Amino acid sequence: MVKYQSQDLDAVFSALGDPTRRAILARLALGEASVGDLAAPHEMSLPAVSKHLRVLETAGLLRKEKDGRVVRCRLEAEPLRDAAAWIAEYRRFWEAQLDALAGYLEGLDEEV
Amino acid sequence: MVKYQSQDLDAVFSALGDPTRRAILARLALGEASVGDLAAPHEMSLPAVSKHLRVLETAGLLRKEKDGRVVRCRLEAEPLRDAAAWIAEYRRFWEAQLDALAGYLEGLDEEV
DNA sequence: CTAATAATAAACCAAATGGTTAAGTATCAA
DNA sequence: TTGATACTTAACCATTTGGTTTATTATTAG
Repeated sequence: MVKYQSQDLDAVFSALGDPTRRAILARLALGEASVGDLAAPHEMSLPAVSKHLRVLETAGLLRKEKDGRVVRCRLEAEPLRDAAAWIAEYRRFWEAQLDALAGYLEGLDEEV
Repeated sequence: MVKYQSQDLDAVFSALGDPTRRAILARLALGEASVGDLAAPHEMSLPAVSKHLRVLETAGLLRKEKDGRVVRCRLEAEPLRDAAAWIAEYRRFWEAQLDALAGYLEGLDEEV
């Protein structure tokens, strides 16, 4: 059983709470990239991006590998599993709401 | 199609990045609760909890309903759907890692 | 009406966050 | 060896966050 540590979820969810970092992860989902590659699309300084990478790394979502003077970054999606598992606990609540909507729409049908 | 706004995900993921707020959501999953009920298990002042509730409310994860002088709070899980959907994009990455692990363990078996 | 209860608002504070620029460290190329 | 390239570190700054205590505002109970 995978028991997640509360502080891990803190780090993962917090890391995901920033659009720049989500964009970086999305880019990494397409494949490995250097720090420079990851920084390019963003209108901010390289150190700023470097900090975001550090946050992702600390959350366990990114792995760096130094290769000469370029640092290659890989997505490490495994921590997302616990995040997804946590969220999944609440699935029935939003599904219930969808069911209610379906019921409502069905009711409308009958009125036609 | 449910197209999620980046800023909504910001709010939802950020809201989930705090253990007190996740605990509150977990409590709400058990059923409606007043602000006082929600505050009780936490070693912090009522205003502090009130602020957390505000954050959850802003993220769309909580709905308040005033009933006399007590405010009843309900879980509103629907925004978690988009969060889960976002994370799901990365599922194959952690599954790949699990596959690799399985392969490795299989290899070990053969060596016995 | 008065007092207690439930919750929010306001004012404040320390620490964390997200950005900047400038300096420093490896590494590769000429 | 001398630059240029690819980053990271350091120092700084403004804003946000997460907490506090002290009012305030509604509402119910006596």
